[in-house]
Amino acid sequence: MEDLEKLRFNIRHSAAHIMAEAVMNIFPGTKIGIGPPTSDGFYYDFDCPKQLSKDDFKDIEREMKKIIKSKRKFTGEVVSRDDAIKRFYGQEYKLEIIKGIPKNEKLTIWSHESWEDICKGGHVDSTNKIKAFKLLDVAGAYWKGDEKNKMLQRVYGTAWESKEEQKKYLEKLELAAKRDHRKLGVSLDLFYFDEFSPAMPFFLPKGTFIMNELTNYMREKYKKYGYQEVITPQIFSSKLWDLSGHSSHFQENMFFTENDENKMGIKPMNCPSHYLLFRSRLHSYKDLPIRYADFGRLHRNERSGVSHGLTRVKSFSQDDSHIFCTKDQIEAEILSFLNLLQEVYEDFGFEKPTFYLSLRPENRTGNDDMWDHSESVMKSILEKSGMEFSIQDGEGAFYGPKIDITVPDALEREWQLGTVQLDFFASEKFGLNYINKDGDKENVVLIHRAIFGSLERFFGILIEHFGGSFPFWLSPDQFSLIPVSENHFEHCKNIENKLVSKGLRGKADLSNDRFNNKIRKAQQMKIPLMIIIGDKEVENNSLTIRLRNGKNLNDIKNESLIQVFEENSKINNDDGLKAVLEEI
RNA sequence: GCCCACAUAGCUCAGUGGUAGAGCACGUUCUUGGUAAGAACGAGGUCACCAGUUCAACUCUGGUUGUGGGCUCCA
Repeated sequence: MEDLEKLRFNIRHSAAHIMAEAVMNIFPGTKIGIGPPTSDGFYYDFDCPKQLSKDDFKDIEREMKKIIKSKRKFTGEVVSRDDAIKRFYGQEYKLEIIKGIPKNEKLTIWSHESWEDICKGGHVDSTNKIKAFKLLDVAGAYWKGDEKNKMLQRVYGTAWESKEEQKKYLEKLELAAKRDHRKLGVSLDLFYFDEFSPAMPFFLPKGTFIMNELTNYMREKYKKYGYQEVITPQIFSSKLWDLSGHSSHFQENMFFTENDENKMGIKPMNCPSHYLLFRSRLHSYKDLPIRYADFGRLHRNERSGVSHGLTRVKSFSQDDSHIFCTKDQIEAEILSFLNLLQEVYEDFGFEKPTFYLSLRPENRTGNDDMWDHSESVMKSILEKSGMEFSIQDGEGAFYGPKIDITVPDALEREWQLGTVQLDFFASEKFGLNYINKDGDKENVVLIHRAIFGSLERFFGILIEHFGGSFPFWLSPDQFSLIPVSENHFEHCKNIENKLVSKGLRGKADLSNDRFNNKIRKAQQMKIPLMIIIGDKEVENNSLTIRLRNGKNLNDIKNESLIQVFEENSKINNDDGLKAVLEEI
C-alpha cells in the first residue's frame, strides 16, 4: 500500500515536470513557479505570456504524450549554488527559490533528459511509467501564496499508474458532483439563492424543516449538558464593536447601518452580546460554569469570490455557546465539550472528523506565560481524550489557542465545523468576573465553542454526506402514499389522515400520473417510505412498503406501522428502519 | 480582493448579426394502471443588467451584477 502511494506520488511529481516542459515548449518565455504532487494529481504554476485556458489543454497534453512516449530517464544530481543560478538564468521564481534554500542544504536538480527543475526528487525512473494523465483545470494562484505577489496561472492535472485507475477516479469525481449540495438543494426543494441578496440563503419549507430539526436536536443535547439558551439583539452601537476590537480587526467583514446620528453594526459574532448579558448580573463562584447558547443570526460581509453554496455564506446562524468558568474548570469543560461533540458527530455518521490544535499566532495578546500555560492545557486535554490531532503553529486566535474540527465535503474539500477556543482576553476587556470564596472579584475564563459550526454549513455538508437521502427523522417528507389506481384514492386518503394525525410527514399522491411515475417522483425526492396501496392492500387492510433503496416490505398492518413510528421517532438509516419494520 | 470561465423558459441545456428552440417540470383533457417516465393539447422568455458598434445585437465590444473553478481570507 505504501509502495502504491509512493509510486503515485512519483508519477504525479514527474507528470508536473513533464507538463512544465510541455508548456515551455509550446509557449516560449514561460517562467515557472512550483509544481508539486497533490492527493489526487499535481499542479504547476506558470507565469506564461499566453493567457492559458482549457482550450490549450489538448496541445499541452499532446506535447506531454510525446515526452512520455520517448521514455526519457529521470536522474538527479547535486549541484553548487553558482551552478544552479547559472542553469536557471532568467527564471526569476526559481532563482528566488534557490536563494531561499539555507546555505548548508544541498541543492539538487532533477532532469528527464530534455528538461530540468530544481527539486528534492521523488520521481519515476522513466517518463513512460506515467500510464494515464489528464489536465483538469486552470486557475489563478499567488506566487508563494501571498496576495501581495503576482498572480500566476496554475494548471491542475491528475495522473495514475493505469488507465483503469484514472477512469475510476474521474467517475468518482462525477458521482461526487451529483452529491453537490448546491445541486441537491435545487432538486430537493431545500433552499435557493437570489441576486437580490447574494450569498444569503433562502430556505424553502423543506429546508427550513431540516434546519429547525437540527436546532431542536441541539437543544436536546443542551438540556443534557447544562447549557442555557439566550436571545440577543441583531444590531449594536459601533461603540460595542470598538470595545470588542471588531472595529479594528473585523470591520471589513461587517455590515453597518445608520440610526439617526448613530452608527450601528450588525453582529458578525455573538460573543460581545454574551459578555454584556453575563456582566449584567453579579455572579458567585457557585454559579459557574455558566453556559450561554445562542442560535442568533449573524451577518458577515465576506470578500467577493469566497462564497460557496451553503458552506460559505454571508448570513448564517451557529450553535454558538460561550462558557464562563474558573481556571480550575477549564479541563472538565473542554473534555465534556469534546465528548458532546463526538456524540453529535456519531449521531450523524461523521466517523472521521479531523482535529487541529492551533497555537499562538504572531499577532496576539497576553504574555508568553499565559500562552505556555493555555497551550499545554489544551494539549494535555486532547491527549487525555485519546483523540488524534495535528498541530498548526501560528493558527490560533489572537486571544488564545483553539481546537478546530473539520469534515470533508463530497469533493473532499475540508470544511471547519466545530471549534473550541480558550479566551483570556475578553474577561479583562469586558470586566467579566465573579465573586470567589474569599469574597473577592476574579476574572472568569471564557471558552468559545460550537459543534455544527454554522448550521448552514453543517446542513450543506450533511446533504452531501447523505447524498440527499436524509435519515428518517430528518426527512421533510417521510412517506408518500401511492395508489395503484384511482379506485384506491379514498383508502389512501384515509391512511394519510391517520399517519399525519400521528405526527408523520407525507401525503397521498392523488395526481393523475401513472403509478410508475409516482414511484419515480417519490424516488427522486428520496422519500424514505413509498407506501403502495392496491386491491390487495385494501382487502387485507395492510400496506406494501417500498424503501428508497428499492427493497420491498410486504403485508404490513396499518396499525402496527403507526405504533412502530410512535416508538421510533429517531431511526437513523434505511437499514435500521427496515429492521424495525420487519419486526411487525 | 485577485486570475479565469460562465449567465437563454421553474430545472437541465441546444442555438444564429435579421427580435428564439428541445427534454423535464407546470396546466387542461384523455388514460383505471402492481414497483424509476402512458398520450394529446396548452401556457412561459426584455435571451442577467447598462452602455457602445451596426440599417439591424440574444449573438460583436466595454462595463456592472451574480454564479462556478481556484488563490488569499474564513464558520
